[in-house]
Amino acid sequence: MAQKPSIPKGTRDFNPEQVAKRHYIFNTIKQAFETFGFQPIETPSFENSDTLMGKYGEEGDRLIFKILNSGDFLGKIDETIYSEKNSTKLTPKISEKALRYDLTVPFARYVVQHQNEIEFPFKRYQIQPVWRADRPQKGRFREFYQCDADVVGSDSLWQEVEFIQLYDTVFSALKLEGVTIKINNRKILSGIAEVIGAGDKLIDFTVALDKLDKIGEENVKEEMLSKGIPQGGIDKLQPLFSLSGTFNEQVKTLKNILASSGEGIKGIEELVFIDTAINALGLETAVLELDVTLARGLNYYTGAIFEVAAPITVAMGSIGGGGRYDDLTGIFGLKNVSGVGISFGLDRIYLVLESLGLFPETVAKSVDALFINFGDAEALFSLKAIKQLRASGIHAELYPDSAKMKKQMNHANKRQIPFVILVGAEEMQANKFTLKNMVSGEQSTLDLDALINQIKKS
RNA sequence: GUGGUUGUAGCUCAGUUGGUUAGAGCGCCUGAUUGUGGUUCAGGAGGUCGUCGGUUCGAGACCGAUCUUCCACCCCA
Repeated sequence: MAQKPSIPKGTRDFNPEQVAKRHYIFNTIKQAFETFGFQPIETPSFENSDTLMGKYGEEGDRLIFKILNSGDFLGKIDETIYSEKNSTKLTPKISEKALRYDLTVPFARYVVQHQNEIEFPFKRYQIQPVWRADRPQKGRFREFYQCDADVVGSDSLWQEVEFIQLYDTVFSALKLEGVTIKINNRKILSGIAEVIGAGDKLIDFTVALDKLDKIGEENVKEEMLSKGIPQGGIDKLQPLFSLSGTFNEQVKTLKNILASSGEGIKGIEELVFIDTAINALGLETAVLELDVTLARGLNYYTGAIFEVAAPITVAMGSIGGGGRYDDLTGIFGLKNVSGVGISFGLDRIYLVLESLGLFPETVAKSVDALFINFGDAEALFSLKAIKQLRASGIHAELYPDSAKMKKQMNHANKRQIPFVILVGAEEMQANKFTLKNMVSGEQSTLDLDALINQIKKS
């Protein structure tokens, strides 16, 4: 015997029930995407390394799964490079392909590559797995699904408004209440950085600011100081740390801080536009919240930044994120095409729904009716009936072996099949079917039409 | 990538300062019941204690490595 088989760290098998639940989420998201006018595309699970490397920052490069070249990939390596043992230098020589890290960069590549076939603005959605060589934790896997919807080729802020509605639509359809859609704007962040004299340290500044609710004001200030942001600038941030209140109150404070920054003011205007529109349109269950500390996400966001927080009752990281990126396709040579999009983290949404018990009971149903097998003659007779049941949309099957009754009944019970149909010699003779309701235990003998009606009725 | 944590039957877990043949509940299989599952009763199967190595007369327990789980960083869905 070989050793016990296993799967790689951070990956999972899914049993039928789990797949049913995942499909429930997929289908809900997919339906919402389509009613909002998005069209699906798919891209390869692996791309050329050039396409991915360098797009997610240094940290991102580390987390990209590289695919080893085929053949004698070491034989062709220059001796000096090989003997240096420098992984960063050697990697591109032995790996020219990599698993996709997200869906946005492959989409940007797709847009550039197919720019002449695409009718802009192009609204696409994409539901596919992505891979990250991260250390797994709860809600953090090395293989997981992203469900992305993006629009390219339109600067309009109405897109942002629609994406907020899309989030609201999906989470309402999933009956997941208490979701918070946090919004911020990169222009505000870079405006603040400019005002405090850290214009060249935008990333360090935002990364530190993003940790406010986690590590506290003092630690944030400390981190900023250590990154070389002047004390005088940090003092100017004071009103930011105590920022609270409604959307409008926060906006008022921000206007004071950003009075001297044209870009910052522009960011505020964008936020106000979006908030005003959402207020006029209304949201079903989600809440839109301004969060100036929201800076997470990819470095390429240029305007709006979104992040969706699960209800506070469940300890889970963000279950979605997105934003506006004015120059995404620029890295692939196509200038002046603006994009904006959002992503749903399927695997985390699953965990949230599971912990709140929000999956409908019906998702895991297998078949409606199982025919007990009494022997070849009865089986053939049953299959004729099964053909009719299936034609009328009933999920029906025959137990394949004429095993003991107890075994067959037990099988139906364990699979939670609601109806069992018994056709023995007597029934065959009378052209009738004995229908047993496995929940109530009730039994009745019916002809085929009555049988179909009875099952369909339930 | 850094630091910590976890692993015993299919599942959830006991297992004393290192000491005979490693236990329980649930689940599973068989029978009571050859055309009736879920309840009940009787019986049964199932573990090289994550893996490899070390210490010891003796290791599930101690030490090391490795894999895995979860957690905190980093980062992120």
